[in-house]
Amino acid sequence: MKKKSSVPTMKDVAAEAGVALGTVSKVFNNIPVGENYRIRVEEAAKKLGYQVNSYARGMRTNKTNTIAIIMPILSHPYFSKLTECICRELDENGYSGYIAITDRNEQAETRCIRMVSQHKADGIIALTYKPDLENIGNIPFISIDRTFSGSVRCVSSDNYSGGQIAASKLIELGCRKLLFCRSGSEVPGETDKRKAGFENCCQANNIPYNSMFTDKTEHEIRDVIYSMIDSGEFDYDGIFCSTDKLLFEIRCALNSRGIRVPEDVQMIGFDGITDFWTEKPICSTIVQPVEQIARVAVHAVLNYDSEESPSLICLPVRYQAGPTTKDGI
Amino acid sequence: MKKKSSVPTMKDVAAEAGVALGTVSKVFNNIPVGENYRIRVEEAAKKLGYQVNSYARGMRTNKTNTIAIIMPILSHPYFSKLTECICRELDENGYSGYIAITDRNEQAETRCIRMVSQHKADGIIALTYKPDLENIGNIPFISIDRTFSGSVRCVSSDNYSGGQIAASKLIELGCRKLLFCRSGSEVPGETDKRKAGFENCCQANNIPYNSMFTDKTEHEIRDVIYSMIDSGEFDYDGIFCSTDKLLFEIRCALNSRGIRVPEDVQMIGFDGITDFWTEKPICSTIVQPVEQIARVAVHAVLNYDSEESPSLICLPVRYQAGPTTKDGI
DNA sequence: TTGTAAGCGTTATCAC
DNA sequence: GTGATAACGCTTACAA
Repeated sequence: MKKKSSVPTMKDVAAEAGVALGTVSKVFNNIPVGENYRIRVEEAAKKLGYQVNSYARGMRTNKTNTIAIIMPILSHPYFSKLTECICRELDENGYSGYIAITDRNEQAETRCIRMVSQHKADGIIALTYKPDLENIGNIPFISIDRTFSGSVRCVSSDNYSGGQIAASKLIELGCRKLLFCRSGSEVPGETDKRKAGFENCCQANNIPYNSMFTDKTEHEIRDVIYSMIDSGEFDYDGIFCSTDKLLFEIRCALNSRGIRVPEDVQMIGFDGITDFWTEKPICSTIVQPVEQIARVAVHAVLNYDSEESPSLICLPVRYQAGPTTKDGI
Repeated sequence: MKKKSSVPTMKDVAAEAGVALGTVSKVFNNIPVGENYRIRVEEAAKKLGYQVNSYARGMRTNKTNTIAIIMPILSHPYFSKLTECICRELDENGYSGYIAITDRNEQAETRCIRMVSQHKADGIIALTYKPDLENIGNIPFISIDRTFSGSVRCVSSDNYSGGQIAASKLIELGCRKLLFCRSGSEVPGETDKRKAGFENCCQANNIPYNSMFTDKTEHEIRDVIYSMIDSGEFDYDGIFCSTDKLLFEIRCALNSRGIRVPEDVQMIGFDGITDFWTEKPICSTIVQPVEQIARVAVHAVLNYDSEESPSLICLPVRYQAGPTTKDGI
């Protein structure tokens, strides 16, 4: 027949233990306190099933031990893996994560950022396309894979090197007429760097190349390939695609027209996704260091102030041979 | 030269608008207030960039507009899709979601539940294996796909019907010696129902059947199949597998021994995962209604008290023909 | 070392 | 309809 059947508070613990309120607080904040007091408090807390109310604590300290994660989508192996790694890393640092899915929608991105900043997260890790970054206040914000114009800090793969590596690998494997493909579903910035690195390497090696851009979705792109082939414009022996998924579509289109991969055309993708079923790489690819990106992003957001704040952290990518190049499996 | 360069509070807005603190609160809670007052407040708020501090609000109201999501893993199409759907549904209801990944680890499950309940979420949606459900207090808890002994409410696919449908389909397609396969990586309860439904249908139709269980991981299971075949024990023309992934492994093993699917053996899986690359079903399967599960789970957790609280909500599954049965593509 | 009391930003209760 | 004022549960000087 206490007061209410509500959840216990520090006051209840203090009463149960016969100590002052402040003492209980100290125990839960690891501030030195008499050993006998500490024990009394801990027993009382356990007996009552007390847990600190982190909302009250957050209000007082302006610290919530929560980081917001903003992702465009989750039903894609790269994004889900990345999210999983971020969660694990946060957990290991005693943080938990909010999650918001934007469906690649700008308005949703802005709305999510508002929402989480209102929820007083201690920071934001976001993979976004074109958010409105005004009015965030001074909440630590780390962008993944997307560089913005302002002073927004970013953790990303080394896209430029990835492009270089892809080109040099194709050349090393004997290709002499190269093509770069990207589809329009990605944000300009990053794929441009992949392209730039690719072209840089081609030029340095005096290899002729071409670049292809289409604003079709990856799915519709097959028609573009078909018309290239049918009109005789297709004359390449090496292709670098901006994503593994795009590579898959193009490869299907080529196969439909009797062009063999890797015998006639060798292909390298970007992302490093392994097939869910076989757990093997589906193509030769430039692998993004997902775990490392997650780790560095979490570290960056948790130590936002104490860092010398580099505006861009590029993580090294690596080439992985697969069934779409002649060095592959 | 105000007080601090800190974030604006209701008090600041009240001062800026020249009204009382309580009036500002009313405006932000849609409580009727003089039209001219409302406008003054809204303008002041916009000017200052004010956002309500939901931690302070949460402390006062004991409502945080936050639901915790607990998942074993995210790098699996079913779990990531489910999580995505839950997030979308929460968002549409004005809630945001905490996320915790347990890595299928019991201790992590318990720890996560503690953590989120400490973070004062308004409820929990969890897909767990064997959590310690003590001391959660009275926080609304919805389990997905896992039925527990206690009064834990659960939203799940109709696993029993799924098993029946699979068996009846195989029989309809001409199979006369059936096999049920499950691997040990899943929790007992649910796959048992799939098995029970399957066996029930076999018995009703007087079709001989067998059931196979192995505590090997899905990956190691191929060896089990090999030894069955090599010792002559394998004599079936229809197999129902407890997951699509398991089906894939077994199918690979059969193929390696020259047994053709679906010509020699027809197979039906469970989950309804579509291949990321082709976006097509990889096998004939019993499809789980992912979106619906998410929607119902969110609805159940948000209306926890107002419901008549059924302890188990089973959602209908459906058969989808794929390349592993003779009616398939 | 321990206890006391003043807030943190909101909401809710009342007089006005 | 409006505006003081008392909580909410906790941290943190500061006083004992």
